[in-house]
Parts: sequence; C-alpha cells; structure tokens
Amino acid sequence: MIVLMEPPPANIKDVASRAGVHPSTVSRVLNPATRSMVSDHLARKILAVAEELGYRRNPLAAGLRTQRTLTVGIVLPDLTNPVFPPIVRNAEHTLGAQGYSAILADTGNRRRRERAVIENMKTRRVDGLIVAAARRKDPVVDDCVEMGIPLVLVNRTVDKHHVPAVINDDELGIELALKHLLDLGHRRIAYVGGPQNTSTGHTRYRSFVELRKRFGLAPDRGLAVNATDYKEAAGQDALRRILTRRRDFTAVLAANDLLALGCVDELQARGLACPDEVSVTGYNDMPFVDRLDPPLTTLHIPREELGVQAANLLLERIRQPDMPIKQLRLEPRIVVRGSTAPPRLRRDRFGSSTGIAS
Amino acid sequence: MIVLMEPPPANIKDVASRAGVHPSTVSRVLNPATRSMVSDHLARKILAVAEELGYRRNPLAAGLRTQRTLTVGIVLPDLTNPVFPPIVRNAEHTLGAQGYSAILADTGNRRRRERAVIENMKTRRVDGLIVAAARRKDPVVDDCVEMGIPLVLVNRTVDKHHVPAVINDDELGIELALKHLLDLGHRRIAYVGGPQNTSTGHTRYRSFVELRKRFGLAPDRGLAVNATDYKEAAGQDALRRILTRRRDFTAVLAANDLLALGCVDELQARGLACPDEVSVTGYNDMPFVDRLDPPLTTLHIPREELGVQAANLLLERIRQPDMPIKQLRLEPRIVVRGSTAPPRLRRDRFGSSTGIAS
DNA sequence: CGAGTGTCTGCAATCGTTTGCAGAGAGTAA
DNA sequence: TTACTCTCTGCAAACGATTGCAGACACTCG
Repeated sequence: MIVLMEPPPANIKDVASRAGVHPSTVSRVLNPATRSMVSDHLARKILAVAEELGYRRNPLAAGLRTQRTLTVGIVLPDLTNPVFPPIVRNAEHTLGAQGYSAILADTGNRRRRERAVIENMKTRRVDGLIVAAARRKDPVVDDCVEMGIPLVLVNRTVDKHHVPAVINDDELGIELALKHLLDLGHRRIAYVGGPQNTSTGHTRYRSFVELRKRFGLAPDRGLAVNATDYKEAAGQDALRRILTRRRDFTAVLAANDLLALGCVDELQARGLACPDEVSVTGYNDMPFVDRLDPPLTTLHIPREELGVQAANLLLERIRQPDMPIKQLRLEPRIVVRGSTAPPRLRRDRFGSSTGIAS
Repeated sequence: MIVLMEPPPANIKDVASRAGVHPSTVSRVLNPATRSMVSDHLARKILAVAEELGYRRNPLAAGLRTQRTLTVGIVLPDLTNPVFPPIVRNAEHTLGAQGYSAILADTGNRRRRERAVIENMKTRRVDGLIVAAARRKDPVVDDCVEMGIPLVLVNRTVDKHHVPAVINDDELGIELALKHLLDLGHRRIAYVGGPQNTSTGHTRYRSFVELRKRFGLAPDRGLAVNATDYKEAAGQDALRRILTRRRDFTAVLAANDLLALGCVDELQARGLACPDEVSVTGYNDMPFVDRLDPPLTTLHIPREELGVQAANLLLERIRQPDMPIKQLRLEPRIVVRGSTAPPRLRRDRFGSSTGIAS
C-alpha cells in the first residue's frame, strides 16, 4: 500500500513567516487573552493565513510552556456499574464544550490502581480531576488537595470537609424510601447497606439508623447488615446473613440497586415472593431497573446533572482556585414500582420466634 | 486555608546535577531503549538519585520532542449503551498496562461531534485511536488511515477493507438466532434491524435475508424493517410498522438488545404476550437482560475480549505500522432465556388474511 | 523641534526532553 | 610510541509554543 506522506502540520513559525510577522505576534492573535494586543488589521490577516495553512496549535508545546494542558482526569471505581456512564458522559461533554479533554481511568475498585492512575494523571499534568472512586478516608485525594490540584468528587465524598463535591442527598433519599415503606404499612424493615468505607454506604446506613429511631421503630438488632461491595453477590450475601437470624421482616431497604438485585435473588432462592411476601427498594434508579422482574422501586438520582455539575465545579476551581469550596447536594426522588407493596399477614411462614430473636 | 507550596517537581536537570552528570546521560538511563548505552555503575547511581528526588518525566516535554504521547483516543457513539462500558474498561486497562492513557469521547451518535472529537484528538497528537462509532462510510476514519494515524475499529467497521478492526461474527450470530427460532418451530419470523449506515446493522440484515433464503423460508415481504437507531424507541417504532402490515409472525429477531426491548414494549402495548404469543431475540447480551421480564434470549458477545483485542491490535499497529492489517472476528454464542418459546397456534387472534398480505 | 505618551510588534529566554554527533579516555596491537 | 577501536559521556540543537521586556513608530502638545 502506498502511504501518502502528508506534509508536517503547519506550526506557528510557518504562519508567522507566511504572514510576514514574528511568531510571537501570531501567538498573541491566536490566544484570546492577548488578542487585543495586536491591531485588528494585522490580526485578521494572521487569522486568514492560519486558516489557509490549516494551522492547529500544538497542545504539548503550549502546555509545556504554560503548565496548562486543557486536560482533566476522570477516575471511576467501575465503569460497568450503570450509574457511572451517564455521569461520565455528561461530564465529558461539558468539559469538551470548554475545550477540555477527559482522560478516563477505571480503578476496578482497587486502591493500588487508584493510586497509580492518579499518579499517572498528575505526571501528565492534568489541569484537574473528577474522582468518583473516593473512599471516606482517601490519602490519594488528600495528596491532591494538599498539592493544590483542582479536584472535584462526584457521587462519593470523603470524611474531611472542604473538598469540593457533587453528591446526592442521601439522608433525604433514605427518608423517602423509608417513608414509602412505612406508608405501605411495613414495620419490620431490614436494611442491606453498602461498604462503610464509602461515604454513600456510611451516610445511608447512619440515616437509616437515625430515621428508624425518629419514626419510633424498634432498634431491631440484626436487621441491618452492610455489604462489602456494591455488587449483586454482596447484596445477596448480606440478606442471607440477615435471614439466618431473622425472618420476620416484610421489607428490605437496600442502599443501592445492585444490592437490591442481590436481595431479590436471595428471596427468590428461598422461595419468597417479591413484593408479595417481601418488598425491596433500591437506590440509584439504574437504567433498565424499570423493566426488571419485578420492576424495582428505587431512588432516582439526577445522573446527568451530577456529571454536568461536577464538570462545571471543576472548571470553576481551575479558573478560580481561591473561590470558597462548594459542595452540591442533589435531591433524589423516589420512583415507586412493582417491587414494593403493602405487607401481607404471613404468620404461617414467618414468626417472631424463629430463634436468635433480639 | 493555608496552601503549602510544594517545590516544583524535580526535572531531568536536577537529577543530572545532583548525580554529577549531564542531562542527556540521565535521559538515556531512564529510557529503556538507550539504557544500555551507559555503564551499569553510573546508571545505578542515576536511578538512585532520580528515585531520591522523586523524579517523574514530563510527558509533555518528551512528547514534544519525540512526537509520541503515550496517549490513545477512544471514540464512542454512546457510553450509556451498556455494550460499551465493558469494552472501554478493558481497552483502557490493557492500554494502561503498557503505559498508555486513554482519552475518551462520546459522540452521542452525531457525525459533527465525531468529526470534532477526532480532530481534537489528532491535534492532541494521540498515538492512536480506537473507534467504536464508525459508520459504514466514514470519511473521518478514511482521513485517519490516509494520514497514517494508527487506528482500530471495534464493534463496528467500515465498508472499505484494510482497516484494522475487532468485530463480531454477525453472520454467525444471526444464524444462531435464526436456527434457534427455527428449532423451536417458528416459521414466520419478523426482523427488526439496526441502522443501515452501521456495519452491524447492514451485516445483520443481509445475513438475515440470506439465511432466510438458505433455510427455505418464504421471502416474506414486509416482515423486516430496519430501525433508524439502536434505541428502544426506534425498535418499538419498527415493530409497530411491521404490525401495521402483518400480524402473522410468531417471532421477532432483533438486531440488538435495545431494539428487542422496544419490540417487547410494543408487543406489550398491544396485549401480545412474550414469549407466549410472540418470541423475541436480541443481540449483545447486555448486562441485566437476564433479569428482565421476560429474560431476553440473545447473543452473547465477548465484550471484554473486544476491548482487550482492540487495544492489543492498536498497540501492535503503533509499534509496527507496516504489519499487514488484521481483522479479528469474534464468535458470539446464543444464550437462550425466557423470551423465546415454541409458537402456539393462535388462529383465534392472528390470521394470514389480515389485510395487506403479500 | 523636542519631549512625552501610547500602541503595536519583535527579541530572546524558557518550558523539559531527546538524540545526532563528536570527543574523551581506555585499551589493544603493531 | 603511535594509530586504531571501542565504550562511554557531554554538547547543543531541536520540538512548538508563550511572555516579560524593550524598542519602533506615530502622534500630540507645549
């Protein structure tokens, strides 16, 4: 095959000599901030020449000089978790509209890899980071803020305050879910939570415990278990652990859709009908959970908004690093579907005297 | 807040002066290819100093000089289509293992944006591109190969041959699906295809038409409609169009899971039970289609493998641009689930004399 | 006419690496 | 000793842009 060797792309010097000016003048014309330094007449001419030669500025050279790369890193725990694609997509899109490109890295939920990819991004001199993989205590994140690298957390945050973040109002979310179950008439409600080293897992669990108290429910020991992971298997496992101790609940409030699916699996495995015998709620309203069997009652979170806001917040921080730190807390709303229903009397199968009662 | 100003990261000159050598020597030691040029003793010393100073090479400066950025672009039509995350994830991971970072862009299926993002990546001097958003005729892709930019297509390819690609064996896929339906006893099978400007849409449609002939089925006109988009709404729309003409089919073979879901919706809207009255098959085995109602019979594609192979192929091309062009065609396998069943006689509701019969 | 003011453009250093070339030095052989 | 080879290291020029500084020039005003 014959490869046509294209001429090397025009650089700023080519444009300058073709326009009969000095490279610096060209640079000034091409740079919006310095554009006004050169006379309109000359500027127009230079722009024309640049256009004609198909000039494209070399971001490496520019970045080397300016220390800005127009690049941001996006760090995810798990791209195959359906919560994240919409966030990424919208973040990428709003960043792109401002000239920024996104470098993506999936940590696979591994700390070592999180450290490695962020390290890599730092050496690549990204202008900022969007991190969706934060743990509550996250030394990698701490390092970044300490080094002054603009950073925005999304979806999950860290315990330390004063880190910019766009997250969900989990207290509200859990309250909505719990109220929904209470309204249906449930009183014995199990809780399957997420990993306690994530802010979502922690906050949702804490909220559940507090709200249960506030609503005057018994502090049912043994009815709440936190899974080690936001995955179906972990959810199933958690519910299994609950079921070894108690069988008298009529609903399961899960801290995440995937956990909820695991719960549904476990119920099914035990021949317990959902929602007829046990109701289940999730969190996140992942795509397609509306078409599952049963359609999942869950909390809808503004995924697109999370992405857009995270990107905007980051851009703001990049441009004005000294602005006070903002935390956005977006409101979820409950979506009632087929996985929840009023409890039925089923003394025949369950009792409060199943053994290890509290 | 007090910001501790870190000292600027050490550069190659710092290392050199600290080790009492010339920067070029340091460069040679740090670069595997030239590593052997310097004596072991000195090299060890230099490495120690570099380590001590926490030296990290600046990829911008290196890229500026070498014209290699250790960066590749990944271009997707729609990240929220569940087919892509696993591909991206695995591609990113295998690229990362070789020191490459991935710049991600989602075109939202818009040609303008495809052009723009690839243009942007080119000016960023990516070393190569993985494109999952290709159309059958895709001038943007043509430009890239013409300019000699290493490029690998994934999932979809272009009509021109001699473009490296990792795709599915769609002929086989459609054959498996069709055979499955035939084995169940279906004879009147509708087809809901994808956009004909994508290779998948085209190949699957063509395969269906040919196989139908080969298996001796009537060339049922009006039983095949191609959707304009790989989305549920488009699938629903397509089946609706078929239903205005014919109602005598007992199965729908859809070219994609999302289209299949749209078909299910339309059947449901018309009160037709799936699979009792009409069977439906999909393509891609998206995550969670196994838990839908009904669980979707579909073709499983090796998504992880697609990502890994695409990345490897690209790396190969980057390193040896003159290698003959490879096309990988991975085999799907059929996964039989609840959305397909033997046809039932239902003369009561359907007849072959519903109007516009062929 | 000279000084002062303001606007525009050019000069040259700089960002941090890489790499062709040449030279230094050691070693070998005649 | 001289010439030659070989191995290692240093020199300096790129790569392509940005930017502080200063000079050129036109213009106004006294």
